[in-house]
Amino acid sequence: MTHKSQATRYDQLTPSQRKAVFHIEGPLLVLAGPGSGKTRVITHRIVALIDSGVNPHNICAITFTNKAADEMRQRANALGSSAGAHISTFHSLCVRILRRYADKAGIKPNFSIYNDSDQASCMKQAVKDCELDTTNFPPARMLDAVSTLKNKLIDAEHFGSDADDFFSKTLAKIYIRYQSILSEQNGLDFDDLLMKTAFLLKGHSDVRNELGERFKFLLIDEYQDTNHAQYEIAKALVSSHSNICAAGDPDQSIYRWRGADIRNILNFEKDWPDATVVKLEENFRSRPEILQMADSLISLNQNRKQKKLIPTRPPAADIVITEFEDEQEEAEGIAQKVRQLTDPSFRGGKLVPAKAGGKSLRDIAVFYRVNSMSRALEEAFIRNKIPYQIVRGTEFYNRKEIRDLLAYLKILVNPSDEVALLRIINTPARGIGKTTVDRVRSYAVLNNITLFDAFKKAGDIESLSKAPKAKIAAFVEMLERFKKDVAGKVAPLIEHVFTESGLRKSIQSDDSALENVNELISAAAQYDRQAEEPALLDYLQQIALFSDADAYDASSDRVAFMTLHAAKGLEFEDVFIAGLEDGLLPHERSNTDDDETEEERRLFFVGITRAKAGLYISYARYRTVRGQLQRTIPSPFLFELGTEFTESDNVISSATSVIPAQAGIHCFAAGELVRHKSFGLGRVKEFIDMGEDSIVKVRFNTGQTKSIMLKYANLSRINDI
DNA sequence: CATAGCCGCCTTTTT
DNA sequence: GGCGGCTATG
Repeated sequence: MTHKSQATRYDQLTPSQRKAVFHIEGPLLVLAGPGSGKTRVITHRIVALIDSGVNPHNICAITFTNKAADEMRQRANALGSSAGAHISTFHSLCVRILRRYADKAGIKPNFSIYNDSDQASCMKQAVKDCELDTTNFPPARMLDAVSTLKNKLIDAEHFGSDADDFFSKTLAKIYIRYQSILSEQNGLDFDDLLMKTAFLLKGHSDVRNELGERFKFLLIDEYQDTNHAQYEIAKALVSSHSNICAAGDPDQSIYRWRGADIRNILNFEKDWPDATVVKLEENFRSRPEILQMADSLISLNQNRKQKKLIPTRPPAADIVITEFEDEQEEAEGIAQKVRQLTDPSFRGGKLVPAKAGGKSLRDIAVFYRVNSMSRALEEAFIRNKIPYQIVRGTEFYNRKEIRDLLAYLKILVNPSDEVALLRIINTPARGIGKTTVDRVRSYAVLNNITLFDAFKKAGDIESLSKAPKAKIAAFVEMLERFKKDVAGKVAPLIEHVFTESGLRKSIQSDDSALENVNELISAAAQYDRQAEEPALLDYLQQIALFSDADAYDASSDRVAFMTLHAAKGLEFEDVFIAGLEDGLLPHERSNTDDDETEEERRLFFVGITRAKAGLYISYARYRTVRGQLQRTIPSPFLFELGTEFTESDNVISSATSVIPAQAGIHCFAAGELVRHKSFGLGRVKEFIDMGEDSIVKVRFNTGQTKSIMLKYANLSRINDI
């Protein structure tokens, strides 16, 4: 094996990066801005720990997504070798811990992991069991409330005993029932994985010590997005040695709605008073114009620690803000701009090309606030024959045919999984209808056995007639046959179940469904090759934790479409951010308080700082929302990008895209007196003619000089009044 | 018991 | 605009 000398390996690190890498013992906080090489630092740190004699087996690194874990593993191996180090997400780590200490955690190791639609069906049942109306207690809301409680490590019993008002008392009842439904089925939801692990560690000092021995060094990336449960788990894991290294950026905290608590990172130094703090403020990614814009935006957040964005690259950014008529035109405009960037022979389009094309599609991404916005983009890219990928991993596993097939597999591993059983009992149709299922169900309740056991004993159920009994017997027999083949590789088993269950036959005329199943089988084969010891249980628990961002394939030469949330941690040469409209970004549903608005601002900040050189922000005057064409209002964030640019030449630097001026927008000459709605009277210093995107530099009587985009500013000539 | 068709409900972001 | 669930019908 070739081994790079340590000197060359660490040579390229800046002094602060080196400090973060080589500061070995004790608590360490890496406060890292975007593009500062944070992940690289963590990776180097893993290698440095190993170089200094730490056994890789004693290192645990936690990343935000599985994808990030894979990449970190690969990079660490490229630098030296990290074989044996545990690198995974919080959730995957919890699955491993819970499987290992299942009895102490009060669960069975073959648990099913319930995703949100599984959770929804359990919650619905819970609300019904409590004899409550699902209109007054919508399952989705209840799930939200329960999730919040779990993330705060408040279990059903404690919440119930503290509840004093009607709503809390009712919620407590629902929470308790929901938890018992889950445990009857040996199922854990995403939040349970964290909560159960946190409680396990809290209640068992032996487990804590054992894991403290195992993981002598803990590294956590994206620490700003950890929730309370994760925080407690981290604290417990390092309680015996305090070798915790947390890295993150408070300005990139975008998961508050999911329980992420920004205080975890802000209070790190209080939690570990002897912590070393390393700031990484240099940015190696973006052109300075982009950083200036990002900084101007994020500076408006009140609840924030001041941090610099120090550019290291020379200026040469291409920044454009464009208005489009509607989302179709926006998508078309983006597609054409992509052609300009990538195809040297392309000269068409509404936008004037910045420079000759020739860039790779893989270096370009389009971000948006909500998934539904991908549709118009897809259509435009198909029209323009531009290859793209939609980064949405969970979508695949949510397809009906995939979920049906996986439900068969889940039953084999965990027969108590009622959600899975009910899904497949009559899929494909085998004559076991609702009436039959209800009868078996009452039998199960009456005899206090699982639904699956009741099906096994269907012969004894008096309310069932001969025909359904025979059909049930055939179904149970089929599952028993499958069970014999459970051990070993997963892909052949899936193939077998697909055929024998009758699923293949039932979807044989649906090409896309068949294709999806084939994809599932090849992905499973991939798992079989990679896993040390392929096992169905492990496979199912792994794919349950598959995330949207995990679907991103950096190696394929296609433009990536993704939500702003999924963009975290990535970087691209050219970035498009679509739909900068009030109500979309910031989203209308996050307008209840200032904290939420600040989070939306951070989300935009994350999007902007993904761009290395090209940043194309756009909005549409009209957008179809839920089938309704609506007039839009430009996002207030658009006004926040340039206000700090008063002394620079342009708000829009190197802007090459010019939209034809709209009727009604007129030119201003230097020296003219103008009035602005909020800034009052001023005198025009300069007019930068960019058609509809024209900018007026005005020195106001307040003494401030502002660059204002004409189309946003309600600017009037003083003699017009 | 299966199927089609209709109605009403939700609809931000996701491990 | 999309899906789950309910109902009417075969």
